[in-house]
Order: sequence, then C-alpha cells, then structure tokens
Amino acid sequence: MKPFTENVVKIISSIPAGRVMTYGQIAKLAGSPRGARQVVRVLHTMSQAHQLPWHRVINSKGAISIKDDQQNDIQRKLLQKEGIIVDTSNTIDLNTYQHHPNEIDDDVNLI
DNA sequence: CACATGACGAGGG
DNA sequence: ACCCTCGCCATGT
Repeated sequence: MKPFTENVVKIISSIPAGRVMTYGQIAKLAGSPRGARQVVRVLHTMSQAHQLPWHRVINSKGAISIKDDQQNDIQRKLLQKEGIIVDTSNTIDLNTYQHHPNEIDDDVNLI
C-alpha cells in the first residue's frame, strides 16, 4: 500500500466513536493538503477490507456527503447511534464533534 | 503516456 | 445562505 493511502487508513481507523473528521482534514494530515478526493477513493477501496469507521468522515461543512439516499441514511443512523446529533439538514456541529488527533482527550480529565 | 474517476473544497455570483 | 464552476491529485486502466 502506498504511503498516502496507508496514512489515510491509519487516520480514519483512529477516529474515536462519537467524533468525526473531514475529508480535507484527513488529506492534510496524510500529507496531501489538497487531496480530499483521494480520501474518498480510499474509503471506496479500503473500507471493507480494513473495517474502517467510514461513517465518521464528513465534509468541511459538517454535512454527510453521500449522494445515495439509502447509504446516506445508514451513515446518519450510525452516527446517531454513537450519540452524535444530526440536524434536519443532515449536518453535524463540528465545534462539538470534530476530532483533532493531537489534542488531549477532552471532557473528563480537564482539571 | 493520456485520460477518467471522485462521499471534496474554496470562492464568486 | 444557496448554487455553480473550477481546481485539485493519487490511482487505475
């Protein structure tokens, strides 16, 4: 597996339940700042074999991006099942749920 | 090598 | 805030 693809797989695998990351954010961390579309490709090709939490990846606006209605529905339900609130326009509040890998684990252990 | 693909994203109207 | 266009780029064929 090529480095970029491998990085993307690792990053996506590391997203905790109840949090999300954006395509662009993942691409940047994986070493290709403008490679958001490559993240999409990785999701298509590697999701099954690597059992990726593909549903935790959304677009820069915080919205679920899948066009197919049924798949879109599945993603929304998977996210809600993890406690994430998805509003009526299929959007999630990034300030609340976006995962930033370098930060200290939140909530519980803050002073 | 040329070209198509794609669950994107930034910017402008 | 919505809609569209255009640039983007790792891979596969």
